[in-house]
Amino acid sequence: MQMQIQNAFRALADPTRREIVQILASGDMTIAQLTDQFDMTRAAVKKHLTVLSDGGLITVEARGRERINRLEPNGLAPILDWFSYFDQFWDDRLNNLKEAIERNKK
Amino acid sequence: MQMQIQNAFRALADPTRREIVQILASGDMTIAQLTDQFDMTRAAVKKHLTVLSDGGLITVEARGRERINRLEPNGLAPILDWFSYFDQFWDDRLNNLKEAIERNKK
DNA sequence: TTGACATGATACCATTTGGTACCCCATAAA
DNA sequence: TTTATGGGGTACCAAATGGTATCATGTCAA
Repeated sequence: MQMQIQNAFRALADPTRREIVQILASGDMTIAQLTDQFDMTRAAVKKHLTVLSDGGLITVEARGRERINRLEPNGLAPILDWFSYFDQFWDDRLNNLKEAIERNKK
Repeated sequence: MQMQIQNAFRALADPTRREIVQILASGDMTIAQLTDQFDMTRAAVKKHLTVLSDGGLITVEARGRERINRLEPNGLAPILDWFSYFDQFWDDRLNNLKEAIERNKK
């Protein structure tokens, strides 16, 4: 639904949450592990994780007494879909990104 | 600087501002014209435009007593650059989008 | 069982945010 | 010169936001 787009954009609007996303890109982490990376309480990190989850950007897997936070690959889809509305404005850049990725694959 | 990314993401976090961006994609508009498209005061629209300008997503050109608001094509660049960090997660997505664009070009 | 650890949940607080109302200035039009 | 229109700027307000502190719960280990 449309709310998903709003939640996704809102989730990425905060610098701490964007950093969490970047950290999780390099590997799954528990809440405690993530908290070690920031200068704030576990409760604050947990709130950010809830917002990220609402935005569909991460998934959480219960594992014993731990909660494994994992980046959701398809979470960026709604945002990219929204951007696709502006093809005529960022075609060139999109093509450049695509080419860079192609080079990386070789 | 890094602040530009934050301002850009923040600008897109609000649904009204995303709608303004979409409207401006179809043509430049004055503040009064934009206000006609929404159920809010001119002052509120003006605030949104200021945020969009801070985010580098639009430019404003003074023209007589009017202010022409124009979508800035390169404004999305910082956001796309940030996304490029997650190549491994949205490679497929990007490919699909690229293919769709290729089809449209034919 | 007992204790330590990982998390959940809530109350509370300061700041930011989205919005209105209001007044002022510049400019176009009569 | 009036008069109307487009916009800037500020004060103010309610709600959302980001954070802490605190307490409760479940689970692993000795």
